[in-house]
Amino acid sequence: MSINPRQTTESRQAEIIATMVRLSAERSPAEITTTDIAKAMGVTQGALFRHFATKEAIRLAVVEWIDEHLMFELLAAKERSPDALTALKAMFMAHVGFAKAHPGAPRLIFGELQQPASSPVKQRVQQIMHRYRQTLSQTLAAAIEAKLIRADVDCPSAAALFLGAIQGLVIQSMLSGSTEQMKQQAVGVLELYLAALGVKS
Amino acid sequence: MSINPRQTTESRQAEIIATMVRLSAERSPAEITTTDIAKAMGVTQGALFRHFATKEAIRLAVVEWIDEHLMFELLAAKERSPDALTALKAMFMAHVGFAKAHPGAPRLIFGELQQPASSPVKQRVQQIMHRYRQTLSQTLAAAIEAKLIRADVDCPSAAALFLGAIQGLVIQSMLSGSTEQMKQQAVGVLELYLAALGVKS
DNA sequence: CTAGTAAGTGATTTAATACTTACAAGCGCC
DNA sequence: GGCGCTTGTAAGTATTAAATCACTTACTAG
Repeated sequence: MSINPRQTTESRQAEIIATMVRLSAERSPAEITTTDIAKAMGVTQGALFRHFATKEAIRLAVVEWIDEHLMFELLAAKERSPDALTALKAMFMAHVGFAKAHPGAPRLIFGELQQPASSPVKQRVQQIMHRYRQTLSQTLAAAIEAKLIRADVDCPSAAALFLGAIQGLVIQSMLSGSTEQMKQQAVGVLELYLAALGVKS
Repeated sequence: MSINPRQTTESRQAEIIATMVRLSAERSPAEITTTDIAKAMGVTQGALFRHFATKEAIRLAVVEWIDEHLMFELLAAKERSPDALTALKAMFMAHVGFAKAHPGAPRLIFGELQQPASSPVKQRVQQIMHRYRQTLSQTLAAAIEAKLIRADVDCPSAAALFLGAIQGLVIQSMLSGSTEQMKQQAVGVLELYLAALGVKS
């Protein structure tokens, strides 16, 4: 049974993170135990602690993985767009696409939301959201500047509604248990959101 | 120590529900134990099981309490409104007001979202959300009929965005750990939402 | 070839948790 | 006033979790 050869800590850490995200797609992240992760990886439970000191360290690494990969998609969407309004649309769909590709990711984030403010993992989530809002506000301001959206749009509110629209879609998919309808619902919601910005369809 | 006299099961059930909601305002509902609830009530842990057979029964009762009280507020808001558009605004603010008055409620709902679809508690949440969406769609349709909003608004999408807008505000308040700013943010977001419906401000 | 190190095992520890049970005591009802 | 049902307590059980530890195995540099 050389199914499971020895690996470097680095690759095992990546594997643990990927397993956690994968398992979170179906179960509640809070209920995923170190034994569950280890079993899914084909190693013993104790082996995990060769690569992460505590379970909280795993959760932190997972959140950082999500941050990194989601932001990569968002920036890519933004940079391939010719103008700020196109960028907003592209970021919206990129975020929805990310949630569809990694259904465990939003569940993990929602789980961390519940934690007390003092938790380092939650602080990381706060930071991520804050940066995200800032990026959105800047892009919205640029769109106003370029006269692509209404001049009197309140950027912080518009950023809040942008995030809320996506979170609403994600919550809906968590309720239905499937991400199938999410993308087409996203199109309808995005259209409405753009109408709020004064964009004619 | 007659601080804690004997009570009827009915009043104890209500007390347990209220305690669960109250404790959920600060901690993660999933981490609130029967011992925590009992301590907060000034009874022993075993006493809880005189009034609820299992902890899941408590969670179900809590979700039903939220349903009942939130829907009461929403219907009241709707009925005191002269027309469908005013009703939408009033429902929005009533929902935000409910979340502010009972910060534990959304946390509990988000917690149940994570559960597998087979869970009876989650099925109840699904049902609540479905009814809510339907009510919104009907009100939106009535607003179209009365020419109070754009005729080409897609009602399901508009209902989804309505919920998302509120959920976004709630998530933001969970991140910041305070519901203080929520109401004023709600005004800004509601204004944008109305713009999406084609309402002039 | 061999010594050192990193990765893995599997048994164990410690601490919680939901739920149970044996018993006690209040309350209504005749 | 006594009887029976309900509510409460205190102690107990079974289970599960993360983390630890002693020991083993594989890889690599000298």
